[in-house]
Amino acid sequence: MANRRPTISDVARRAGVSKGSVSFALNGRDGVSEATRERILSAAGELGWTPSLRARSLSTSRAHAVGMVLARDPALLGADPFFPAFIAGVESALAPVGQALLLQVVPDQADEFEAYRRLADQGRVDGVFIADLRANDPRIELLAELPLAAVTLNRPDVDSPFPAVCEDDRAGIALLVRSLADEGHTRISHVSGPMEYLHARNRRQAWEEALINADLAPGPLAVADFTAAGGRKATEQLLDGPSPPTAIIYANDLMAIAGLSSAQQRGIGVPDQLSITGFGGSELSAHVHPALTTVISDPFGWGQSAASALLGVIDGNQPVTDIALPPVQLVLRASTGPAPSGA
Amino acid sequence: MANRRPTISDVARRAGVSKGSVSFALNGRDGVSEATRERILSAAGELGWTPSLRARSLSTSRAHAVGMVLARDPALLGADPFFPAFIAGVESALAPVGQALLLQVVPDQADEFEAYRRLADQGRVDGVFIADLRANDPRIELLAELPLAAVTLNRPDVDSPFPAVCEDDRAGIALLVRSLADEGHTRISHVSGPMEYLHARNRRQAWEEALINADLAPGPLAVADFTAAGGRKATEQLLDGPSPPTAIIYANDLMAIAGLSSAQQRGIGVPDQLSITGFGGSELSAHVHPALTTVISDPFGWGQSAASALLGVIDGNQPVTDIALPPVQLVLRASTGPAPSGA
DNA sequence: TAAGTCAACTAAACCGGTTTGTTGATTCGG
DNA sequence: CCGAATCAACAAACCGGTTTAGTTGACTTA
Repeated sequence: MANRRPTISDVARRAGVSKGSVSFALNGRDGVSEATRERILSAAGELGWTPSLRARSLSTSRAHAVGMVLARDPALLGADPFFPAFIAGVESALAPVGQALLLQVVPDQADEFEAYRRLADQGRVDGVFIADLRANDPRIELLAELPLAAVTLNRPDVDSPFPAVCEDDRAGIALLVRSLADEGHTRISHVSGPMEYLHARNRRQAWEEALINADLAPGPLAVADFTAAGGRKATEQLLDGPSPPTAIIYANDLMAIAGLSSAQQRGIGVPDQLSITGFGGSELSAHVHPALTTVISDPFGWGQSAASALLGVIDGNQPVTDIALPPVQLVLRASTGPAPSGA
Repeated sequence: MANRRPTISDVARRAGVSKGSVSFALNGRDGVSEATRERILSAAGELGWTPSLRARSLSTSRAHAVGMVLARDPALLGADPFFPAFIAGVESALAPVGQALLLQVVPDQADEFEAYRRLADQGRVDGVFIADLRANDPRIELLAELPLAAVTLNRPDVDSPFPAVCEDDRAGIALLVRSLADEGHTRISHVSGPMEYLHARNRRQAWEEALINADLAPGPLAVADFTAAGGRKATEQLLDGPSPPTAIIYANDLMAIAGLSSAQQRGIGVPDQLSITGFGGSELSAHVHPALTTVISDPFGWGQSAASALLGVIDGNQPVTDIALPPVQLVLRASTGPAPSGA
C-alpha cells in the first residue's frame, strides 16, 4: 500500500526480464533485442519509473553534478551582475543532460580550499569551474591533485592541466582606449580591480598597451576593488591628482557608475569635462544619466560554453582544448565625448 | 596499488571490528564501548576516511542537499542583488552541517514545475526554498504533493503547509511614506513591480495604506517590472501624467536609480523638485548622486534563517513555525528632501 | 552431425554505507 | 549459584542501480 516509488526490480518483473536487462535497455547498450527493449521501456513508462540517481551515483561513481566555489564577501557579491547570468548559462547547458549545479559561497579565500576539498571528498560533484582567477592561483595545483575535472574561466598565469574558456577582455579595453583617443583624449586613466585578480591585471595591461599604441603616455592608474565605494574613492583620487584625466576607463560598470556620480557631485560635467566608460554591459549602464559607454560581455554564453567544456572533460572521451568566446562589443553612449578643448 | 579512497570496510578491518560497529561509532549511536569507539575513530583518522556521501544517500534516502529554483530571465537576474546575498546566507547555515545547495535557474515559469519535479524525482535534494512568491502560487500545491520539504520566503496568499520565513517589507514602505509626508509631500507616487508577485503587491498595498494613514490621496501608481528599463519608463509615465508627483517610492533600488537618472535627464532636480526613494539597500544606492534614500534589508540573514528553518523541517523533529526577521532599516540620504514649495 | 559462434538474456557480485536480528559474555536479582 | 536481563559486537540483509561472468538455444560451419 505504501506508495513507494518503483525500482528497477519492479520494472524487470513487469517486463518479465532481469534487472540487468532493464539496465541495459535503459542505457541503450546492445545485447537486448528490439522487441524486449520496447517491452521494457513501456513497462517503465507504465510504472512511471525513473532510475534512482542515488543508486546510480553509487554504482557509477559519478555525481552527475558540477560545482562552483565563490570566495566573495557576501555583501559585495550582490553587486556583481556577472555570476547570476553566468550561472544561468551554465544551467542551460546542464539541464538538458540531467546534470545539476552545486554552488558554494564562502566568505574568503581561506575557506576556499576547504570547500573544494569537501566537494571532492564527499564526491558531490564530478567537476568544478574555476572563476576569479588570481595571480599564481594556488587552486590550480590543488585541483590538479583532487580527483575532480575542471575548467578555468580564462587562462591562468601558471601551468594548468585544465582547459580554459576565455573571453577576451583585453580587446574590449583596447576598443575603449582607441575610441577615446580618437576623440582627442590624451590623459586617459584607468580604475582597475585588485591586482591579485588576473582579469583586473589583464584589463590594466590592455589599457597600458593600448595607450602606447596610441602614442599616449600611460595616464594615472587607480587600483580599486570592483565595488561602488572603491570606484568612487578611486575617482576622487584621480580627480584630485596633479594632472586630472579627461577620460576614465573603469574595469567594471559598477565602479563607473559610482565614478560618474562622484564626478557629478563635484560639478564636473560628463562627458563635457570628463568622459567615462564602464565594462560589462550591465542593464543599468544604459539607464544612468548620461548613459554609460561600455563594453558588452556575454556571461550567459560564457556559462554555456564553460559548462559544455566541463562536461566534455568529465566524459573524458576526446581531449578538450581551450575555447575562445566571441569578442566583446563596444557600445558608445552618452558618457563619452570629445576631449575638453581647453585641456 | 591503485590509491582508491578508503571505505568503511578498511576502517573496520584496521580497527578489528565489523562494518556495523564503525557505522555505529561514527554516528554516535550507543552499543559501542568507549574503548572501541576510540579505536575506530583513530583508525578512521589514520586512514583519512570520510564516509561516502553517495553510499549514505542511497541507504538513508537522504540527499543531504537542498535546492532552489529561480525562474528569471537570465539577462535580468544579474541586476538583482538579492539572490547572491541570500545564497551566501544560505550557505553559511548549510556548510557547517555538511549540506549543500543545488541551484536551478530556468528561463521562465513554464520550466519551473519541471525543475521542481526533477529535483524530487531524482532525489537530488531533501527540501527547497520557494522564493518570488506569486499570487495564488501554484508551486505551493505542487510541492505539497512532492516528497520534498520546503519553506517559503514570506507568507503565500494561499493555504500553505510550509513554514514561512518573513521579512516585513510593508514596514519599510510605511517608514518611507511617513518620512516623505513629514517633509510635506502630498503627491507620493509608487513604482511597483509586476502585480503577480506578492512582494510587489505587498509593497504597493503598504504604500496605499500608509498614504491613507497620512491622510493623503493615493498618488498615481506605475506598475513596472523591477528592471532599470522598466523603472525609467514608469518614471517618465508618472512625470508626464496630469499631476506629476513630488516624490516617488520605487519598489527596488535598481528602478529608483534608473528613475533618478531619468529625472536628471529631464532637468528635474533631485531632491529639490522630486524626491526619490529606493528599496533594498544595495551597495550602489549609497554611491549615486544624490545618494539614495532607501530601506536596508538583510538578504544574507534571510538566507541564514531560511536555511535553518528548512533543515529543521527536513529533520522533522519539532514542528517549525513561521519566522519573522528583524525589521528593515530606513536610511535617509540626499535623494529625499522637503516638498517643493511652489507645488 | 559434432563442434563452434553468436545474440539474448540471467544470476550474482558489486558500489559503500545503514539497519536488523542474533550471539556470547557480563552483570544482576533472588 | 542459577536464570534473566543487559550489553558489546557481528553477520547478513538492504538501499537501487551497474557490470561481469555465465548460460541457453538457435544458427553456422566443416
